[in-house]
Amino acid sequence: MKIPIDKPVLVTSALPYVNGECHIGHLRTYVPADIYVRMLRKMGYNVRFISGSDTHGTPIVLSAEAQGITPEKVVEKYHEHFKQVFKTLKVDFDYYGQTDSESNHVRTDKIVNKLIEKDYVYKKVVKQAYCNTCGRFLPDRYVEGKCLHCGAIARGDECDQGCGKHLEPSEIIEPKCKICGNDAVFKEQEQFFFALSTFAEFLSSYLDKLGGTLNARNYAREWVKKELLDWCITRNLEWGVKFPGSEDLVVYVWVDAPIGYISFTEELLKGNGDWKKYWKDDEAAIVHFIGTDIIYHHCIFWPAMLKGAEYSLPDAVVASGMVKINGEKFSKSRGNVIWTTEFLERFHPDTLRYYLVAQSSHTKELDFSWDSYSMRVNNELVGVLGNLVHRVLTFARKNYAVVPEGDIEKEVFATIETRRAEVVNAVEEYEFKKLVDAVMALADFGNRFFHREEPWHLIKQGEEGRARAGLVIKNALQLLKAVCILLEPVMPEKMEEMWHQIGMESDVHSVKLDELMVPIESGQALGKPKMLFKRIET
RNA sequence: AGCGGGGUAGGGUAGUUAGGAGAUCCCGUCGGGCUCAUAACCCGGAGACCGGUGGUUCGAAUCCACCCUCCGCUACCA
Repeated sequence: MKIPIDKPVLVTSALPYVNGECHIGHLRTYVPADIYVRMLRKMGYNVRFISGSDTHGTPIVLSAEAQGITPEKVVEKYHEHFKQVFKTLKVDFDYYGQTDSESNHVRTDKIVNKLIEKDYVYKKVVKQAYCNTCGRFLPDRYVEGKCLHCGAIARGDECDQGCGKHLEPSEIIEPKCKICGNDAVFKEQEQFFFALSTFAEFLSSYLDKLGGTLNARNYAREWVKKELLDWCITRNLEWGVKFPGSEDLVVYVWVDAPIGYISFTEELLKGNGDWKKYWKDDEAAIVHFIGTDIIYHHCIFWPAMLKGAEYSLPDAVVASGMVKINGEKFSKSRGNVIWTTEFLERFHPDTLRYYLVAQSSHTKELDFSWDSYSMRVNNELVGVLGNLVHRVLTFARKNYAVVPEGDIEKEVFATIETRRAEVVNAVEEYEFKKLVDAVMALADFGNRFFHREEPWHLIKQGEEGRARAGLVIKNALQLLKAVCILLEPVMPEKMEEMWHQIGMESDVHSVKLDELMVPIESGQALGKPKMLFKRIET
């Protein structure tokens, strides 16, 4: 999606649910979002980048009980953990909030009230599992029993091990509480529903215009084509945002979580009303980065809610594929998981950022393996990129110490221009693999250029040869400069290092794409070549 | 069961939206080169009936039909 250059952009990244540590699956969303933002800024856009911790819901309450602490404590612990991870990984949010903030309570209350006022919310009595031992109502996933149809063990609202039929919760026989293992009973209970079904037509035309990745639209369309069911938006919990006018109900976590996008914008722009440009007046482009697992919530539920409460709608939803490990699904219980902090204790964050986008295209599933990771690092980062920087700099330092005299060849500028166009194109398509492939092709060209021109021979051929070798070096340095600018969004730390090695003094993070065509200055002192990437020995 | 996404050389992967020359790239493999460089880098070769069958077309990996096969999803789970 091409956004007009003068339009402000709000990029959001899905809210991590803070009841556990960050694993590399999470990063498939945050890292590309950060790359996207950095690249948009290089292209000249005015961008705000926000996210925050999703703090409510039953799992956090249970987690707190299990640890004998308050939900606040659980939230605080993992909230800080995620902030730290993002800092280390250079996922650089303008604002990272959390959904239990005062402003999110207020904003949620306003939105829900608006929905009530406009008659999109109604009361209904439902049968719900209740555990006498725990003394609480049980969400579907915490109820287990036998399937009405085939007698197999059924969980929640589905007979997942037997006939696969969808079950009404009350159709489960001999329900048990999964938390304590004791018998549960079904009780009648008054809940509130959001009339999602009335938005079917709106959603259908909305999805036709929605930007972002195809997987998000297609998946959402399927739901709209089928029958949309109204959504129960209240829960019997203490922890959460109180449902207006009720003492014992909170809103369902998927109501107040996305509203966080709005309240974080408010918090970022502190009270001056500027948030309305983004969420009320349609003056900005809103781009959501999410994982494919929450497409439903972002492409169906969320737009309907915004529409109902009269807010601006997202312009694009970018959904990344899930991460697998060695061909297997992520599973904390089976230990098939890679924790981000453990990974970062051993390897540089930039190599992980690179791998996550280089390994597979954004919407497809990414199968992590240590083999493919070390192969990419060794062959591409060390062999192609690191080696190019090192060979050019070593040669240049030894023979010139500064950037030599000479003009940039047409061929070099033309190649840079071609790759720049590919990169911009990739950004607009949300294809981050194409982005790194294009830049690496530029580095590849650098190696071929350097080899073809043989400066190590030229340098031995008198004054004229020395001048020609200098020209080659200057051109090679120009290519390095270009690679550096284009790859900074992917590997911000390493490219900053490289930037200084080639003698640049400006801030590579804020340098714009226009700099690509500015010749590197002759006479500029070159830094000491230091290996950018280390080989991974396997 | 329905729906969604895949099946392309030994492994991985691009290309399929808008059908066109010898089907991309990486690893591995074989041969050669270079020696500035982190045993890196450069050049060349071998290796694919693009899951199957049938169809549309001057022309299909790309479009259509049917089939085989793998994976995921089906609402409160990144």
